[in-house]
Amino acid sequence: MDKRITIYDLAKTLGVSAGTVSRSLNDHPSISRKTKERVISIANELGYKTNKFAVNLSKQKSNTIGVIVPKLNSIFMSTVLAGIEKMANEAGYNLIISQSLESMEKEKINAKTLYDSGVDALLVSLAYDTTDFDHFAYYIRNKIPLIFIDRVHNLPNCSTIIIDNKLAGFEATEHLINQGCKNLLYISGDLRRNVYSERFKGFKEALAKHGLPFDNANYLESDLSPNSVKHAMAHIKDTHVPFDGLFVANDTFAALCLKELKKENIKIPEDIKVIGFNNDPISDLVTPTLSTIHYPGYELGVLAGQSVISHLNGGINLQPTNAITLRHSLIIRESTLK
Amino acid sequence: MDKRITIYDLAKTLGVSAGTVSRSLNDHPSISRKTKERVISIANELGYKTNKFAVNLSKQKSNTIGVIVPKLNSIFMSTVLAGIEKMANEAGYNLIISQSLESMEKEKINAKTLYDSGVDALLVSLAYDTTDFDHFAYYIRNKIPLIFIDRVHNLPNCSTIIIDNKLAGFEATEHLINQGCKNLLYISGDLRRNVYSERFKGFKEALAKHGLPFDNANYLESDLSPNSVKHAMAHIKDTHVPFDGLFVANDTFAALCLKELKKENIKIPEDIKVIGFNNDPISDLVTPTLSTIHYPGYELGVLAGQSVISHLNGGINLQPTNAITLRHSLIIRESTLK
DNA sequence: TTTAATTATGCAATCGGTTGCGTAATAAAT
DNA sequence: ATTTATTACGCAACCGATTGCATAATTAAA
Repeated sequence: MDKRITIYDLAKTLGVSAGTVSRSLNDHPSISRKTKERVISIANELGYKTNKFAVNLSKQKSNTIGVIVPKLNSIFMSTVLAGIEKMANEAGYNLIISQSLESMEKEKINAKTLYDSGVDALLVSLAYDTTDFDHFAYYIRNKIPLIFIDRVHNLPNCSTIIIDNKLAGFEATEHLINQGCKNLLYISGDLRRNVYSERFKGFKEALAKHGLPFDNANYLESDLSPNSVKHAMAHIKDTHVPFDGLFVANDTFAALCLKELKKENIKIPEDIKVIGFNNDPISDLVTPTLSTIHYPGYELGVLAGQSVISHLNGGINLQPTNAITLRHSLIIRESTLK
Repeated sequence: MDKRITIYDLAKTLGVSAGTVSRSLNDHPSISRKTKERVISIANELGYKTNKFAVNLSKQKSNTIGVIVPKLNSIFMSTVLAGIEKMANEAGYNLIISQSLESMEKEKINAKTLYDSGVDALLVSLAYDTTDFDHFAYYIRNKIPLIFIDRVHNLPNCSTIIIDNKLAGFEATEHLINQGCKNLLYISGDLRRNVYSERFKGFKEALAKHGLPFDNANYLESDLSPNSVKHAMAHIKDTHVPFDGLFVANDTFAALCLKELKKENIKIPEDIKVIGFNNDPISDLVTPTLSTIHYPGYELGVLAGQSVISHLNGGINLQPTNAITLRHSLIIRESTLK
């Protein structure tokens, strides 16, 4: 009763071969219009559904794209994913999404699982602590498109999609300086991740350009989790020369800092000016509103989606060094007013 | 060279049949320990990887779970997804995630696509405007587990996982009343969605219990998008009897309202007390901090994942009316202080 | 040692499409 | 009307597992 209709069923009722049915359904040129129409009409009538499992086996591809992100529940990442999903969906691809939870071990397992389940391509934003990249070797060896997003690593034949984090870091820092800050603190994530190290470079370059000294006190590495805010506060208070400018590696952590600073009766922006990163919705809702760097997450996702799909379809677009850089922008709000 | 090793290759080099190899790899009882070990060791040596496509075709199942959510880029939904993903991943299932973008049409397409690609189960949180449910008929007819999350609908043989929105709405409202509010406004989403209509019921019940009148002015339907804040403000200002308490259907919109109200020089909580919903991170970062209802999104996801997996594994747990209700809690912050 | 009971393996069909190659059917050219 | 192109379709191998059933190998019982 509920048995699925196959091309063989169609072939039998039409008195043609299964091959003809298959080709008709796929609009193959070597089938006459008349036959195609007969096949299609019968297929509709009988409620034929193509069995993807069989197609997959036969074609050795799954029509799915794998994604590994550090965490799903971050507004930035979920925005990126929304962009990817939109493109994938429009192109008829399914998205298998997994999270590394910022652990290289889990990232490895996910990479393997996705490989085994036969994804046609893989999009990755690296975990916090990923140091080696052997788990991507299968993909490269088997020419499965591999694209890094945001938190990237330079591997041969892999595209990367990023913003110019160094420049963004430079601009954020220079903005603080232009607003009169003399002693800045960059609160960073793990420097092994390009996004943080690049921003750090920009930070230092801006200091250098404006003749401001840099020493270790001007840099604080953090895991950017809510629990770490108190470490950051301790660092800020313990430093001999008081900071008057804060460049924080993401808006959420910046917002947390803002809250703590206010608790300590430190005035923003009068005493300390603060700039975040990402332009998360939160940055416009806190008090004072938070200056930040707009990071176009959705566009990033869209571009990543488009890129991977053009890889898959065209096979073109496989330039050896293929790095796409999106435009960021500085957003000035209350937290850095003079 | 790069050709994949199949069970036939293993069979040939071992001098046994493919069936034996298959059974060995799956630890089938009718194979001797010795043979199993030989097979497994050769498999490792040759770098054998099972071809999921073949397994899927043979077993007619995909080891994937489909998910349709309204939007990926909401902190609540991505938190739910994080919970689902964790459970699915631990159980060896892949997650195919798609978003309806709050449109029933896209929800239908997604449901069909996921069905066609052979997901073993489907988790759904309904789009804003979904009114009919035919697109889930395949699933029910073919006994593919279908579970609704958060934004649910009662379909035969489908589980739902929710919180008690009516009670939560009641508690939020009663809290406002206890803090001295006399003229409340409930800013709601579309009442066709259970979450909003249930909260509305709770709202009205609390008013009734405390002898407060209710008329249409006490209720405002909104799409809860940032653009709609001005409508809400207009409603608040145009009403003859000024409101002194606001119950807003989610924290993000509540935060937006907070900001606008402050712009209008309305004091929170002195003039108007505000309570949100969800306990998004943002609710603790705005000024004043926002009272809200804690909605355990991650736990919801975990439970949804567990539930679907136990359906798939045990086949048990298929009670006809299977509604899981999670515990919520009232979180009192500054925005509703006396 | 022979027979019966167990245990281990092989055979071959099956899952449902795709596709290269060969040929029949039709159309065009001579 | 015959030959040559073209077009339309069929055949059958193939993708890589799984699995019911038959049989061979081994062990236990008689």
